[in-house]
Amino acid sequence: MKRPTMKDVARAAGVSPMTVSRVVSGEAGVAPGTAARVEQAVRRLGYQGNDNARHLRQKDPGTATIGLVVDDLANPFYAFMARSVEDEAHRRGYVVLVGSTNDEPRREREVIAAFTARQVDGLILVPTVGGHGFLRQPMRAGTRVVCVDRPARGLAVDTALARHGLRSRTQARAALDALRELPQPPTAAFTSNDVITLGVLDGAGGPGHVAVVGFDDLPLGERLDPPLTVVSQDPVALGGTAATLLFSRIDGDRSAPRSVVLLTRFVARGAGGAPSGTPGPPG
Amino acid sequence: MKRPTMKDVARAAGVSPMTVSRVVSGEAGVAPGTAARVEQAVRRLGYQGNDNARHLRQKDPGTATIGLVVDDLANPFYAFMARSVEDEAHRRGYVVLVGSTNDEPRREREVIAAFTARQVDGLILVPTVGGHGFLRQPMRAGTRVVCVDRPARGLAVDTALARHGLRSRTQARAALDALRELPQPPTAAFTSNDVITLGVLDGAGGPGHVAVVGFDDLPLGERLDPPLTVVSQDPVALGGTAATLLFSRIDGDRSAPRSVVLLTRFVARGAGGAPSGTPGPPG
DNA sequence: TTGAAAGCGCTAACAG
DNA sequence: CTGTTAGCGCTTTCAA
Repeated sequence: MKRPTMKDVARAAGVSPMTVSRVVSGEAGVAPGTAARVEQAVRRLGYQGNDNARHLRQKDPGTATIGLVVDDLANPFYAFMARSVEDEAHRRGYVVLVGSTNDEPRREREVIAAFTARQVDGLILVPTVGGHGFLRQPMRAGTRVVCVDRPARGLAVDTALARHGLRSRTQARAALDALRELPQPPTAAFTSNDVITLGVLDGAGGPGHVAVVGFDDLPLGERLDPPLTVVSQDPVALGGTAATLLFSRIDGDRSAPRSVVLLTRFVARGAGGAPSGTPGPPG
Repeated sequence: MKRPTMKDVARAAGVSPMTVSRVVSGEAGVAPGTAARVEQAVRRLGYQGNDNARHLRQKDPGTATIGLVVDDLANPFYAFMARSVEDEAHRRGYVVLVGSTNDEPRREREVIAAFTARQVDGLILVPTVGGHGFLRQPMRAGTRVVCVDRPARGLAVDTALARHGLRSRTQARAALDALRELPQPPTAAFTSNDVITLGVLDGAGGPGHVAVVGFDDLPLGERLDPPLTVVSQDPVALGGTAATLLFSRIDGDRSAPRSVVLLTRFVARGAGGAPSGTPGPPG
């Protein structure tokens, strides 16, 4: 049983495909009687239009599809961001393709290539560490792109104590354990996302207790014992802002590239922190 | 600057579009010299094929796109599930459209309609409470569907104390507060997902302390004070299983509808619970 | 080894 | 008001 096409509906209603097209796209200028017959045939056959074919032909460009490419969809930070992007997209009648890069430039390229091959109108991208020259071509061809800076950017004051590229709670704990073996072990840890924070919390206790400051905002942060001090980002605002920027581009905004900085809150919950709710620039 | 098409590449390489098609799809039987000229033109113009057009014509059916429809992408449970589905899809060269229903039948229908209009090959769906007759047509037309039961299903032994349809932490807390005003207030609460668990935890303390058992598995559950007893589902296994089932259908499996039940773990962390790690059927 | 013709499902542009 | 023709970007089929 194949999907019925416009031609099938046309035959069933005794009209031309063009008339069916007019009826299903709600164009004026079809005789009420004809329209009724078409609509009945549509219902009887369960016809649904093929948007891919439609967008292929339609002069008005665009596929009403955007792509969202993040490090890891399972990370609550990006999950909230994704939900926020999706809400804005849904409001405008767009659908969202999602992909995780795992912070691997190769997977990032694969995902983006698959998206642009499907003619997405725009891309919201949390870039990996790799280069992004491959974006130039789709952008020249009309794909709008909004990059979302990683939570940790602007922040890095590299020292011998910094560790990057940890991918899991287990790895984070191992890294902390190693740091604590050093002759001058750290007395505090600053972590840049929730997953890493969890791993560090696992290993922070015991003799020579390590204080922890996290960067995202664990929904449970306040319930931890002791409470966790965090620099809080708002993924919902981030996603909403990115989507709004992207859609303004898709809608025709051709102004110069813009850089938008969202404020961050320092939420001191443990001892010795700054007053709660102090706003400040990220980093 | 428009997206270059096969015709543009053909002109640039001095061949017919058909030859370009053969080269880019890696068909044998093109003279090495010709292929080289085509490949150079492809690079020079930054040509990338249009998968929508390709899938429209190609005899081999399918768009290598699946849809994932959940209650709320921001819910960690579904976020993990989504990541798991996406991983399996990526492994097979598929991309994933995502949508949240908010448990609203109307939004569910809109999202699914948008997905099927784009000719998704399959759908993984966490159904809302509404009816699903509208699925019959796309299914007859070849769209494969895998439904994932809501975490709470099979469970409901409705009593005057049960509350359903809570959408947020705040609502959950309000509901608990109201329950505690009853002449016979509950002494324990069972919650069906992490967001609701949080809200209930907010209001569980104070005089007449309410014990809490959650259904999902908060990543931080073990660090709470006191530790939270949970019935733990594994969203990664759930997503992986759903994806595997879906792809077996897409790959041609036409056996009778199947129902797969995943085991659940009861993780007793507070006082008075069962031993940790006891396996049992969900519900 | 290459190309021409036809057509996927749909709509723009023009008839009538 | 309705239909015809052409063609979006691509691939199938067949011929050269």
